Amino acid sequence: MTKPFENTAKYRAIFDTARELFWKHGVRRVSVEEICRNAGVSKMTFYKMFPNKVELAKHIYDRIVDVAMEKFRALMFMNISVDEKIRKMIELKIEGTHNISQEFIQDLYKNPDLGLKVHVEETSRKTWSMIAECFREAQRKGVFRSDIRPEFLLYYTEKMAEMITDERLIRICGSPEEAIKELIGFFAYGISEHQ
Amino acid sequence: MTKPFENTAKYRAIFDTARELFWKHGVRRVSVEEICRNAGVSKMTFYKMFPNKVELAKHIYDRIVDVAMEKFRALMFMNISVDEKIRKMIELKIEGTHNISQEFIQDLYKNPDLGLKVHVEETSRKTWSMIAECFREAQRKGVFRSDIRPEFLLYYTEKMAEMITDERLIRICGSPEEAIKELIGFFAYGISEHQ
DNA sequence: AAAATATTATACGATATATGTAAAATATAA
DNA sequence: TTATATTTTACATATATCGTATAATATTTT
Repeated sequence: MTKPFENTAKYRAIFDTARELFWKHGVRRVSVEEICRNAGVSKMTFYKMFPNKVELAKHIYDRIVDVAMEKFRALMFMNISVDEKIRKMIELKIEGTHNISQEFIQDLYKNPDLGLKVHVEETSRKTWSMIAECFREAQRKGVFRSDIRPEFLLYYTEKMAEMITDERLIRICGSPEEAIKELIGFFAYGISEHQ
Repeated sequence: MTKPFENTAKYRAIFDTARELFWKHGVRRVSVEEICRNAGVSKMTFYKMFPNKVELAKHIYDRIVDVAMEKFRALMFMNISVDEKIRKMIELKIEGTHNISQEFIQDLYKNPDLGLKVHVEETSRKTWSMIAECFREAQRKGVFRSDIRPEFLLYYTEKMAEMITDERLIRICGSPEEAIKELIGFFAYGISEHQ
């Protein structure tokens, strides 16, 4: 699966340049030639390494997901308190939403013909079940209360990440820090195996 | 000069949508049809109101400059202390740099064929001399020391705005607030008519 | 309601830009 | 030098964008 050129400077140049441009403007607005120009690479080497723009976008997307997944998995096996684990989980969720730009997502849904949509949906399904499995593992270990559906937990962490950036909640709690503390406390005491 | 449709909702919709899109992606990446779609206006009404995309961009640019200029002019005639005046001047300068996006500027210089470059340069020249005139006025009134060239003042305020956002200076001064105070104090005592 | 006006949808030819490939020229490494 | 990798240039093809014309549809005015 690993191509011989995956560790070359040019490969990384294309990858990084494209990620930056896709991030800012989405896939549609960015041309292959533009990527090459900014990466200091000829169009031919681009096509030697990637079949086309969309495949590159998929590749970049997958890498972002991979890194996020690895972080999540590591977190779940970390030996820290439930409170701490939840805090980091939410942080990760927020970081994740910042890592995939609005422009990127918009291209996904407004331009489904790019073929990115199917790919992202597929990945999401896999990711989703992988996270759920991590939750189940934590339940088996007695870290999380066992009579909660992992899917619900997943949904809930997402909502938490949303809430934390909500101006209204911050006003209610006085400051973002207080809001986080409040939410985590609430979440932890509702979820953790109470002794 | 004022067109009959300049106060209509559709006009404003086009204007606002285009400004937002140009702001994010520059002029080149945004198409007329995209502007229309997002503004909820047909292409024909667009072309009824604006001859083409570039003219719209010029128009938007001019408006931004106009507003900034008006704010500056008002500031110069405000009855506040020299310190306060300088602080607000710098704030205005910073706000101004935030008001014209990097993407917009890049299109200006990387795509000179759009014809925007000449226009911006022309406007800059006018703006520049207008600000210089304001400085001269302040000198006549005895608010600013009279043996300083207005062009130098202009250059200096720009440098100040730069310095304030410089991480290095902030570290030196301890905090952004301290940095601002330090700079303004320095600027004021070097420039104000000492009694 | 009818007439006048404004707005939209659609279609269109004309350009402009983007894509992916081929072949020749140049640089780099063995 | 020979072999390999990379770039340059050019190209055919496809797609996107532009600006306009026209007919259909809303909206206002009379």
